This record gives sequence, structure tokens and C-alpha cells, in this order.
Amino acid sequence: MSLPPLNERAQHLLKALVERYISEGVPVGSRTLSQATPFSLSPATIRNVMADLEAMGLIHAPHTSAGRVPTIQGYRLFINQLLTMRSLDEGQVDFLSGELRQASSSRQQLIETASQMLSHLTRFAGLVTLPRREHARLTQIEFVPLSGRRVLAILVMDDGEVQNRVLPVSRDYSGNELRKYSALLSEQLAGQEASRVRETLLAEMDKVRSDLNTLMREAIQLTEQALDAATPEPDLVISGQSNLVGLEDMSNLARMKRLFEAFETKRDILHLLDQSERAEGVQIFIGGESGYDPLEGCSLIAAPYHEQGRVVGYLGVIGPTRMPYDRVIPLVDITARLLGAAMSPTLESEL
Amino acid sequence: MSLPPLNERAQHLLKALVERYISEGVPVGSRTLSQATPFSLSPATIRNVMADLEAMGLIHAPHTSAGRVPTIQGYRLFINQLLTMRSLDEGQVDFLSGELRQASSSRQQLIETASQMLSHLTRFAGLVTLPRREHARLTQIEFVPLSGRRVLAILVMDDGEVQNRVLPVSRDYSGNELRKYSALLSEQLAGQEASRVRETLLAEMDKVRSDLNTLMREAIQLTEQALDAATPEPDLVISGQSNLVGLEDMSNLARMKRLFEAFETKRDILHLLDQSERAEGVQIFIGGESGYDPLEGCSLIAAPYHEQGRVVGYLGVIGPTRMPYDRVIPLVDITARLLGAAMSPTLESEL
DNA sequence: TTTGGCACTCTCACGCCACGAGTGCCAGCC
DNA sequence: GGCTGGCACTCGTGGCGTGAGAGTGCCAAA
Repeated sequence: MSLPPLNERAQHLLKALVERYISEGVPVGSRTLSQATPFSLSPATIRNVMADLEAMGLIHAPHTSAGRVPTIQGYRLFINQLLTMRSLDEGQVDFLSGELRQASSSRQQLIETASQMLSHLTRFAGLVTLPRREHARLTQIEFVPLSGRRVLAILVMDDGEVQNRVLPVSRDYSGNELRKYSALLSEQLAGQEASRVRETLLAEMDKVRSDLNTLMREAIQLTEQALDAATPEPDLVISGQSNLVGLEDMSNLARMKRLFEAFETKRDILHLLDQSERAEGVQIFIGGESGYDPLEGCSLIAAPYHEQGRVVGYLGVIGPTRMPYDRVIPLVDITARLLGAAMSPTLESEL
Repeated sequence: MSLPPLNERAQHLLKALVERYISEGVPVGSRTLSQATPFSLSPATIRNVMADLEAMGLIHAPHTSAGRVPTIQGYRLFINQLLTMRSLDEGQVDFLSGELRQASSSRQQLIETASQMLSHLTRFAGLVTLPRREHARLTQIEFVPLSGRRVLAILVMDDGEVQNRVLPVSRDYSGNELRKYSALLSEQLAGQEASRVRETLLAEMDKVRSDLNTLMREAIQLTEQALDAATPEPDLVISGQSNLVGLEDMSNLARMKRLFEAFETKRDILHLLDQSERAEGVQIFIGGESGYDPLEGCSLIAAPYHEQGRVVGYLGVIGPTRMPYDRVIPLVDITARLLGAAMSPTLESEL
């Protein structure tokens, strides 16, 4: 609670303790710590310091005669002030960027690869949100006749994203007829941000009503329907969930179940990721810090990724709170950068 | 091993035993069984029969003084010969078909809904393979220019499926130019089965070479690329995995981990589903029967679903071997039918 | 062929105990 | 004043033995 300056020795001991706990997974006692620390201090002295740290709420003893374990506040302080990052293995970076480059022909592929890489390189679960399409502009609208009074509507965005929906319609349309609508609307709407298309359409409908231009009205109606169906469905790709099964720290089955339910719902995790909006760099949620229950015992390391200089999504890793932050944080950071780079194609001529 | 006729009484007892074990999850002893069976037989008699059943490999005693538990062979016989199906709750069927109808505007939605329904109604994990596109016919090809030497290729199938890929190209193309290619190729290829398009293209290229029709060659090259990228990627939608976490029967963590890894790999499960090809109806794999390890302790209930009278995919449920087959089997069956119906739109006028 | 009886086996839960690890505190030392 | 060694105390863990309960196999009688 109270945070007096916390002298240097205490900081070093806290750091050593957290590092030790992260690597060993066992509550660490004064004797152990006295051996692992550069100032050679006796266990007794260390006990005194530990008592202080405990009073400050930074560490905690599971029971009377166990060593100490960092509390969430302890982790927080460790990460904010004491953590020394480990630079990434160069081979890993090469591997990562290679895989991303290879997947760059399809947006979906790219996202999935990034997610898999995150999980693979950390041995935890990797998350990547699909990029937001808010600012994408419409370039083309196509209608294709299907059998049985159905029309396929295809919306093409300027960034190569394609949305399509099958629309039930009240009568049969010929291919020619639909082609006319397509051309008409593409011309009318091309270059508009998708989010603003609806307004334009409504305005257009008003105009048209007076003209009684049936063809145009049909087309507009179809487009309205297509847009309706093409709701943005913000989505999240999760990989490597199985890495979390049977992790010592996840021993609690009920907790694990809640975590996996959260993975299926996705919604709450998405929401949590969105929260890190303001922050530019890597964001860290430790345990239930976020107020989001299912993550108890876990930490979420997240970072936004950019396309054309604009934040379009987030990616990250979920693992046990006791994770090697010094490796994971840089990895999430670099992955976000590489994914952004892969999505904003400059002239990287391949072929 | 040897399967002598197995007299009626033994059958009834086996049936009662399996049912009891499925509902209670505890090895069932002779006393329990003597109470639960219509012929009132003494426990001693039942013990004799049970000894026979054990000799036949149909049941098994975890240890000397525990009751008996069905073996895989026991389950098999139970399912093949003794099981009496329970008819579905009408509310469930209504719910199921309602949800499917509601999702029928998009193929992807439909598959996901079916999978979710399966998991939701069984409380286990639901699986649905994406429909095979083998026999789909191409109706249209579109090329759309993107920024930075990229072209978006869109392939539209006659069933409303849309595939799209971003292609890196070696020079810039104008919209008009691409539109010409699109028209040309759409005309050339429309109505072809996607799987045969490649042949046609190759033949076409030969013809064209002699004509030196550059435009056509460009177009063909683009299409080739698009087809290359649009590999069928047979995929599987899995829902409700979290239902399996913490299920008593799944107590073995290592096993559960393997199961979840299988869920992520998907490939092997897909392969397993494909195996049920020949069978028209519901197929059941009990435990590791399939020779596929990660399913040990689990059963897979699967059925093919049809579109326009043709098998295009499979769906099913994975749960503990000790599952209520009498409910799950009919559910998988009806879900397959309903999904098929939802995908083969006849005149079900809604709207 | 079925049944009651009986001895046997095995698991499970419980209590007990000794062990080890680690602590808190205190008195003495630098 | 801060550091240290010593000491008593606490608590979780694992091994062991025991008793209860469940269920079996077998045998002899109906």
C-alpha cells in the first residue's frame, strides 16, 4: 500500500527473488536468496528485508514455513522498474520475419501465422486481433446471381479485404441486371469509407425516390442488405491454447476451465485488448489486475500493431503470471512491428 | 475375443451395466445391478454372468474389489446391438433448426452455428468440417487493382462461395485493363468445376502462345496465380472445447493436453472424419479404436452432411467415452440433416 | 441353475509421526 | 544502528498402519 522509496538493497533482493521464482517456480527462502545475491548477506538479514517487503505487499508467504512468492504488486514493480530485458535470439527474429513474409499474400494467413509464431516462440498462447476495417474505403461492389432467389453481394475494400454475403431476394435477377447495379453503385460509392457508406446510401435513396428510378432503388436496397450482413465482427485468432494445459501454475482445473471458456467467448479478451488502446508500446496485465476474472493466475502481454502508421489491431501472449517477462515482452514488441511491416507493403519485390 | 451368441440375460445385464456406468460414472457391482434389473436375480448369479462377460472382454474390473466397467468392446457391442435411442426433445430440435435458419445467410456462419449448437446441446465439443468445394463451379473471376503492385483476385463459385487472394505482380495494372481480363476469363471459365479449371488454363495457354495474345496470357497467368493461392485448405470448426476441461473422465492432464493439441492441429481429426466416408449414417469411434491416440478416453460421434444430395462434409461431437450415446447419436444425426437442409436452399421463402 | 454364505482382496480415508524447510525473534557483535 | 548466529516454533509433506466398506470368487446347498 504505502510505497516508501524502497532502498536499493531491497530492490535488488526483490528482483533476485522474482527472477528466482520465475525460473524455479518454488517459493524462495532467505537461505536461497542469500546465496544468489552479490552482496553476501546472511539469511537472517535477508529475512528482515523480506519482512519489510511483505509488509509493503510486494511478496507473500503461502504459509508459515514456506519461502516467499511475489504478489501481483511485486510483479508490477518488478516489471516497471527492475526488469532487464533480454535481447532476442537472432535466429528467432529471422524465423519470425521469414514466416510472416511467406504468409503475406493473405491477410488472414498473416494474422494466423503471427498468432502461431507468438505461441510457438513463447510456448504460451498467442493472440492476434483481426485488423479493424474502420477506415477502409470501398472500391467496388459486385452482385452475382445465385440459384434460388439469392444474390451474392461482394464488397471490395481498397486494402484488399473482401466481404461477401448471400442475400435472399424477393425475385430473380439476371446477371445483366445485377451487373448494371454493380457498376452504378461502384461508381457512386467508390472511395468512401465503409463506415460512411450507409449515410450516403440513405441520402441517395431520398433523391432517388423522387425520380422513381427503380433500378437504382433496387441496387441501393441490395447494398443496404449487404452492409447489414457484413457487420464488422471484430475477431480474434488464438493459437497454442494447448500449451497452457498442464502448465504447473495452472493446476487449478476450475480456473483453467474459465480461461478456456474465455478463449471461446473471445469477446471479453477482445475488450481487454482494446483497453490498451491509449498505450503505444507493450502493455502488461498481471493476473486479475484488469478486473477480468478468468485471467487470474495469468498475465497478458499485449501490443498494438500498425498499418500505414495507424493502429489497426492488437496482438499478445497469455501465459502464467510466472512467465519469463524478459523474453516475452521483447518478443511481443518485435512481432507487432514485423506484423505491421508485413501488412503495410512497401516495395518489397518478391516473385 | 471369442464371441459366442451371448444369451439374452447376459445382454440385458451388459446393457444395464453400461447404462448405469454411463449415468453414474462409478464401477458398478453385482448388488447394484441386481436391484436395477427386471428379472430379480441375486447378486451371486449376476456375479457369475459378469465373470463370463469379463472373460469375453466386454467388461473389466479396475481392481479386485471394485465393480465392473465396460471395455471398448463392451461399449461397441452396447452401441451396435443394445442401445435404445432416446428421441430428441422437441424444444431442442426447434431451437437447433431456428438457429441454423437464422445463420443461413453465410456459409461460414452456418458452419459455426452448427458447431456451437452441437457443443451446446451435448455439453461436449462440436466439430464441423467446412464443405468441400470440389464440385463447385466457377461463375465469375474478378481482378481489382490495389496499391503497390498488388492485384486482388476474386473467384466466385456457383454456390455463393467466394475466394480471394492478393497477388503481387510485376507491374501496375489499370482498372480497365483488369476489367477486360476479368470479363474474358469469366466467359472462358464460367461453369467449369474449379478442380478442372487448371487443365483448361494450361490448354488455353498453349493456344495463346502461338497467337501471341499478350493480354490473354497476362490474364491466364493471373488466374493461375489466384488458383495457386486459393488452395482448398480443408478446415474444421471446433466449439465448446472448454466443456471438456475438468470433465471427471478427463482427469488425466497429459491426455487432455494431447487432445487439445489435436484440436489445434486439426489435421488428424479431419483425416479421421474423412474415414467415415463410406458410411452413410452416424459413425462412432470409441476411445482409441480408430488407432488415433489422442482420442483415448474419448469417443467421436460423426455423420456426413449433404448439399444437393452430395456428401460435402462431416460433423460430430467429441466427448468422453462415457457419454449418453442415446441422446448424442440422434442429435448428431438430426444436426447433419438440418445443416444439409440449410445449405441446400429450396424454396423456403423467408423475409 | 440359482442362491446364500464366507473368506479374501483391494481401495480409500484417517490419524499419526518424523522430517525438513523456513520463519520470527532475540541477544550479541561489529 | 545494522548485521548476524542461534533457537524455538510452525507448517506442509510423505511414509506407515489401521479400520471400514465395497465387491469379488468360490463352495455347498436348494
